[in-house]
Amino acid sequence: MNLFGRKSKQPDNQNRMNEELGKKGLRMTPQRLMIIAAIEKSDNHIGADEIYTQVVEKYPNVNISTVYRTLDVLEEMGMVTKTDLGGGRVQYHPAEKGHHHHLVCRECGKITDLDEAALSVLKETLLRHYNFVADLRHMGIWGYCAKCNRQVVKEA
Amino acid sequence: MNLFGRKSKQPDNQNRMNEELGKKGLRMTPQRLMIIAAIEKSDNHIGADEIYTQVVEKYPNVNISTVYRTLDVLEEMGMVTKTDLGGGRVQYHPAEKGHHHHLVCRECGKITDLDEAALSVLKETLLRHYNFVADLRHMGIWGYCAKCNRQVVKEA
DNA sequence: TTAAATGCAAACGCTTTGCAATTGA
DNA sequence: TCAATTGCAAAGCGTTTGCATTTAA
Repeated sequence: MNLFGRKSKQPDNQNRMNEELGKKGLRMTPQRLMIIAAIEKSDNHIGADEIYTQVVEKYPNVNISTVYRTLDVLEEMGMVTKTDLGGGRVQYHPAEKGHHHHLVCRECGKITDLDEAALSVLKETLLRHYNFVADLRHMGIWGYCAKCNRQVVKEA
Repeated sequence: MNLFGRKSKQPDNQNRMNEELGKKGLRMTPQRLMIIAAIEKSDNHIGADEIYTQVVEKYPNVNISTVYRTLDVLEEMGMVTKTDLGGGRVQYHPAEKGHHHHLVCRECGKITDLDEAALSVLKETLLRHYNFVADLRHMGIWGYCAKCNRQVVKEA
């Protein structure tokens, strides 16, 4: 899997990326390659800090600010999606993996993906009743996962 | 309306509050009174900064840290509810007003309350399909409100 | 009297920014 | 070549904390 929705390996991936960058007069750099690789490797979501940690291992002098700047570029180019789950948790996703939501466990922190379709009913309701166009690409639902909800007092 | 779900005015309000505080060996202070007043005055939600701004007007030397500390106490006592909407927006609510959700407009920032019942179907689905106990007391849904969604390109 | 609460200043964690040096096209 | 990109250090933001002082009970 790669950021452009193809199944090809490295070289093509890079070419495609160069293309996209070129369109905007932007450049490919080793840092960007590694950041993109980290996002692709992540299964659906990853935070800036995790990306940084991964990249630093192989490229010890990257700076966290480069990670943030690259993330901004990728988002602007539509290659990654950003989700603010609240509680200081911001996650990035390969765009080609489609939109999805997150069930975040308060207990163990685990994030489970939830297909977009699961919320289509809600989206319709909000539009009809409130005239509110919900952007359900960016949503986190907090609670307790299957593993943790046995040990926790449940209300609400 | 007051934090304890009664319709009485100031004096009783204070008495009741003293009681609650007393139970835990805590004290009533002018700062706490004003902070509580600000939350009650807010119609359903208010941020720490807004509380601070309001209180400073009448009590110029309060400190923002006192606001946060009081908010913690109130939350612990079950008098206010805290919701992290993401994007650095944390809102506090008088607890007696019941649980509700928030439709947050990306364009104008407006927050619309949404009744808890509106999401009960979703909650059921998540429990059945994912064994996930969703805490829908704390949720923000981002998108575009009725006023703004006319001027904005809509996808998803 | 005395523990709780406050103001202040400093630190926090995450993110952003200014700038001079570096580097890809 | 030369603008885009980087690393670095500093700042920004909302929030938290340590501590000496004040204050409610």
